[in-house]
Amino acid sequence: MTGRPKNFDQQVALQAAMDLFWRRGYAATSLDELLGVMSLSKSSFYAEFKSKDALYLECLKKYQQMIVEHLEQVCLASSSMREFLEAVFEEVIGDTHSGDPKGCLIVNSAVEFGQHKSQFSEQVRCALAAVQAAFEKALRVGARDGRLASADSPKLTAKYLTTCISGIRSMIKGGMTVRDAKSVVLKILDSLEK
Amino acid sequence: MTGRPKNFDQQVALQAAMDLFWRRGYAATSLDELLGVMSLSKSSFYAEFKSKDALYLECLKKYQQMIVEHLEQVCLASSSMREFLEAVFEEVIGDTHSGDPKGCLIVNSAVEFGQHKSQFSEQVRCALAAVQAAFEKALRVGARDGRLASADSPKLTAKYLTTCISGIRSMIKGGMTVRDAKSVVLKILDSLEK
DNA sequence: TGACTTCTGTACCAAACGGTCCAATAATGA
DNA sequence: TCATTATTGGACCGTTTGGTACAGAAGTCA
Repeated sequence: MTGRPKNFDQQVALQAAMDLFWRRGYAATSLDELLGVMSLSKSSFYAEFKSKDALYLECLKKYQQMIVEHLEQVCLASSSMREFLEAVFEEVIGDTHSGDPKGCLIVNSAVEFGQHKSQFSEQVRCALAAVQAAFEKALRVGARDGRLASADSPKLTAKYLTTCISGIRSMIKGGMTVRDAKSVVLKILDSLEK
Repeated sequence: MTGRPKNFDQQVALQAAMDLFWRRGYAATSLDELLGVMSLSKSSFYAEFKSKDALYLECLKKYQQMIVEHLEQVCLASSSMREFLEAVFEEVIGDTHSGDPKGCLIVNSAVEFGQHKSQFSEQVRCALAAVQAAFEKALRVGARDGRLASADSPKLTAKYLTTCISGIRSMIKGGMTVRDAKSVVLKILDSLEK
């Protein structure tokens, strides 16, 4: 009744695919490369994930979930708003240390598809909104605890933050140095504290 | 001795190609699509521009030159720093009005190629530096004229500005609304004035 | 006219693309 | 053992990819 069990972890394979898409983008990633990093045969691939498109959508969703959860986690682990934001930006900057920075999968997708690839761009808008909401939530918690002094509403600050992070991630992908990134981050942090 | 003259303008064709790359990205743009918008036969194309890669490089260079010149022009036409920056950001936001925002070709390229496509990413770094330098120059002029009151150095402010613009352009490509974009822009402008 | 150059269109190329299908094999539970 | 389910790998599909080669028409100048 049960048959032979799968000998691959669907989530592990998904993660591997996500990493590759993350680095190379959708169009520049071939199916063969995907099969390679996923350690899957073509047949198994199409049995599990139905197409390259469907797989990419799954990766986007997984990434969104991953990043939102992670954000909440970092927020809880921080004892001040500044500490939270510094931790977040430190991870962003950490992307420079690899020779080939990955950026943010959501931003990468936003740039790659724009608004003309309906199925993907909708998911991108959703993901961007989710991340922004996560920041907003963190900011509200921070405000309640008196850990943040900002004249702006959490909503606006969250929009501003996601925009800045999207910018830095893109600049780093474009070759910005660690030094420069750090100085800009400081400027951003300062711009938040009135 | 002279032979039949070309009946296409190289710069016009280049501009058309640039527009397409700008919207769709490098990988997602096929040669046939390019030939279409350039109104060129395959043979003429390869005679004039030697390959898709070479053409893209030319487009990047043209874009860089275009944007730097434009920036200088807007700077000269502005009577205050705030006016200059408002004009710049207004153009950025104007990108939302088309159904399919194009973003910034340099940022798009930065995100698409990262640091692993050597020939392109070098040109991208160069272009980013050029834009940043253009902003820095404008800021220095502004500072000399007393048109800008900022505690930060022009260099840092220029880095910050290019990062912010890169962020907004990406967010707009990802579906950010005009309203949201405007509010973030205001926040950015305010963060510059002390 | 004739030399020269560029034009257009088409045929062709090998390679890669995403995707389907199938046969043989292997692991499980009943 | 037997049915069931997953495994693998390769054959195969039509399409598209970027790029080349060539032939003939057309415009320009001496």
